[in-house]
Amino acid sequence: MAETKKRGRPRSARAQAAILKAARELLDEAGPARLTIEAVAARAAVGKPTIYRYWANARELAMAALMARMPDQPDVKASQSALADLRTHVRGLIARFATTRGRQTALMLATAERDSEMFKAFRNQVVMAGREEGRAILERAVEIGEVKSDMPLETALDLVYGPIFFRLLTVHAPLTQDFADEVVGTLTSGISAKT
Amino acid sequence: MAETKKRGRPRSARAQAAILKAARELLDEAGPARLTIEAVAARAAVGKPTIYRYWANARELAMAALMARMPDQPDVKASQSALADLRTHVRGLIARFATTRGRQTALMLATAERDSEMFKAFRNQVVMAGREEGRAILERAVEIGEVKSDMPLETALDLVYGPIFFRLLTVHAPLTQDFADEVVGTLTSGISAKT
DNA sequence: TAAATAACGTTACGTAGCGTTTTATAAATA
DNA sequence: TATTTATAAAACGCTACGTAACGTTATTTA
Repeated sequence: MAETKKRGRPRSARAQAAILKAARELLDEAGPARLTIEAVAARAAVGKPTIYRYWANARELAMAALMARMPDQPDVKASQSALADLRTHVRGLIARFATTRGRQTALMLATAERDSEMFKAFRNQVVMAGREEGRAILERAVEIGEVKSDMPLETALDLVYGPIFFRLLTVHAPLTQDFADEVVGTLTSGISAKT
Repeated sequence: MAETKKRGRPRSARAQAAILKAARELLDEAGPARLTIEAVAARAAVGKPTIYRYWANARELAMAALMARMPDQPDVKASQSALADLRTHVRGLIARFATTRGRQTALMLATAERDSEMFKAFRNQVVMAGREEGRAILERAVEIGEVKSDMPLETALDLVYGPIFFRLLTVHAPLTQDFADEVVGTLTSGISAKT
């Protein structure tokens, strides 16, 4: 709404698209460190002020480019076992994040201004959106009685997502599909020996 | 060993100490972004080349300063229940990391050159050292039969440490002592409803 | 059709910080 | 004393920042 037509020359959709394209390319070729406003402007054949009209600084632009690069995760179809669905979900998650882009994502999360709108948008779209699907799967698991009803949902979700990002950060061990199975398996049955 | 006395003017221990002190202060006052070589040199009343003699760039210096700031975690005394010890351990971990320094640590991990010696040293001292204690606790838990012997140890450790860093990164929920209890509790008993 | 408006690309600017080099001086050994 | 090394200070060239001014172009309004 608020359809008031603005006077004056409208913003060029072409320019914005060229900026984002150049940003994505630089992200792939050179990494976030070399995603400078000047490099983007040069590659996109666009003036620096035009970039600043859309984004406040290079990091916001990098986030926008990264968001555009993150494919939506395909929904997991509900099967008989919600826990099996969870495993499928985590496998997909790892497939998406065990990449250069995944590391760049973790980097963005760590370096962004924690209270900026951009940070929240980025976090919500790139990380928390997937987490919502995880939540839906776990809620269904409770419904069909596959999972305890007194499970602390938020914590359980962190137990699923945390290890992935931990390995992303520390690179102390590889982020493989087997790891997905182990995470879900361990979380499912617990580590206690008590029968 | 190798006691050959070096010729020439020896390196000034005072200068190095002043550099580290200034770096620590700037880290506290202004954050890692403002820890520039020039600012440190000015505050420490030291020439820039003197800093470069010890550290390759500002990030390495920041890591060194952060490492010096991270107190060693006090060992958890073994009690009757290794799982109770694990809870104590995680509580201590959260107490140490739910701080500005914790966030700065995550930031360093994310932004460092992944294969630099400094990164490995930092990761090992700041993150993995604590993890070794967690490993010892879990191994003991297996020994005394409190935990399944087929538990995948590395994964279980990631399930403990991952969620903490995840909340550090995404700040979607607070990092409280209660969270420590929930993490250990959920991991211990699992989420499966099967009795 | 003309005027007003706003985004455009270009150019230039001052600032910050980088990492390096130069200089003269200070502190140690041979 | 001569040599060697580290020091503080200063200046260097460089990259990138973010902003401002310019004339141009596209669009809406009168």
